[in-house]
Amino acid sequence: MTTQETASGVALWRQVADGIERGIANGSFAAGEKLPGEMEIAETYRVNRHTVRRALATLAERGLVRAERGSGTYVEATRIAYPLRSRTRFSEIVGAGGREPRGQLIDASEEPASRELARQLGLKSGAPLIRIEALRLADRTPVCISTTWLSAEHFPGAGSVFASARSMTKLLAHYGVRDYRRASTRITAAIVDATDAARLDLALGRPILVVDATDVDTDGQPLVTKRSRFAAERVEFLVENV
Amino acid sequence: MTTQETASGVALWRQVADGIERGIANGSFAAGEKLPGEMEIAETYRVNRHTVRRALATLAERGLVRAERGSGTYVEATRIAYPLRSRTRFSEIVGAGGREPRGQLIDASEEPASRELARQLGLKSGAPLIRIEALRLADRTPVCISTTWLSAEHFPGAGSVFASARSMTKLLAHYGVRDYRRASTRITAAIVDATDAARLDLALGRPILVVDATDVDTDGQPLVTKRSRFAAERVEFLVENV
DNA sequence: CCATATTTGTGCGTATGTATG
DNA sequence: TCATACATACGCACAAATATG
Repeated sequence: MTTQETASGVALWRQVADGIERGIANGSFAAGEKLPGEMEIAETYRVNRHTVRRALATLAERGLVRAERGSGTYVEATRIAYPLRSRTRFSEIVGAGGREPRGQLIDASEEPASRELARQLGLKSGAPLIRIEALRLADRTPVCISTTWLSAEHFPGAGSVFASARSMTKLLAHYGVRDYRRASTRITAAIVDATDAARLDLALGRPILVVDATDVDTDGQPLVTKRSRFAAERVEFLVENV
Repeated sequence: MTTQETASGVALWRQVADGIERGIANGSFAAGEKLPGEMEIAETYRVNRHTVRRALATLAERGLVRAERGSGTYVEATRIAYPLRSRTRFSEIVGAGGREPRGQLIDASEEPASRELARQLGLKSGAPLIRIEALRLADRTPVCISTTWLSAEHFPGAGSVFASARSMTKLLAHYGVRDYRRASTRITAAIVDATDAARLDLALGRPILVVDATDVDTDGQPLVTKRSRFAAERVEFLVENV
């Protein structure tokens, strides 16, 4: 049979690899669990076992699965465990997982506060805000896009400060904020839009976790409010109860 | 111009209404925020303002939006606020929002514990478990599908008990469990699969919030562990920090 | 308080596609 | 094929409430 990739334009091993990756991203194959045997996968996709092996090899190379001779192929825990605590710092969380956290400024601009943003920040509607769009990565993997708003009066020139600091914690420290904490966190999910998909290197139609959060200083005064969009397949949020 | 609905078979006002509803479900139009003006919507969809008005009217009838003369049309907050506390009870949370919580047994069966489930429940791998599949609703809206596992030895006949009690709290009370609390919560997101989509009355391709949680008794002994799939567009999780 | 622009709400007329007999 | 009834869609005009400076 001359199956090959003709017609679809995608090699068979690639189709199998994508299918398995989707299963992992979707949670059909849970982290740590065993994948079906190579023969079983070959039957479900109606391909030769060699084709399955090639698919699994590429996944193993990327660290998504790990093959154990005589036992099976296991899904590696790829999701970044993201605890939602009062003290939530991207850099600390990612660093704790043995990955290198990175920040990258996408855009900084000024805009007047909408009623909702003003309420979150304890400002008057229409007050000048600085809006910082940033991409956050763990090693070389994009994790989330954050849109952060802060008062242009209290933090003048915050955009250029972030551009060099590449960290919200360092930015706040630059203005004399020694400590801050998470006051409120709201989690929803949605489908990634085209621009975020490109930035997060995510396929269209994939889910994202949307987190709206406000940070306050030690006196409970609002400092920044933000909306972060996480690639759902790359993180898991952990709620720690008291 | 023979616009009408020819070819597509779907009335224009219906297409506009669906488009706006998607925007709301997706978070493109945030809760409480103002929609674009009727003229602007009419231009983007290239239809008459009356057509837009009809679309908005149907959405207003269903309570998704609210029009204010002279001001604009606003998105009503439709999502159920779901606080993730140590004490998390579906019935209490939904009831607090002024809606009537309902539970409905889909299926109950017995299965041996996988290594992962056994670890969560503090049992031996292969121990007999009862698996309860249930649909939870607020008023008549499906909110989530929960798969709950509990020890078949400690809770014999749990399936039929749940079928009549229709509540996990009442089920546990039936076995003498007076109080319990949430020990761990893990949140991810995915795309709904076909069976869950049908049960949740959700379109294919829509995102779901997946919550893995374990409840323990007052001594910290694991009681039940579950995986719930929430229709993302119908809930928002709130993390309450201490 | 005033003037003006914006936005939703309402009415009427016209044209066209759909359903039925 | 024709006649009729109805829903859909468009265009224009104006009223009423609101926002803004």
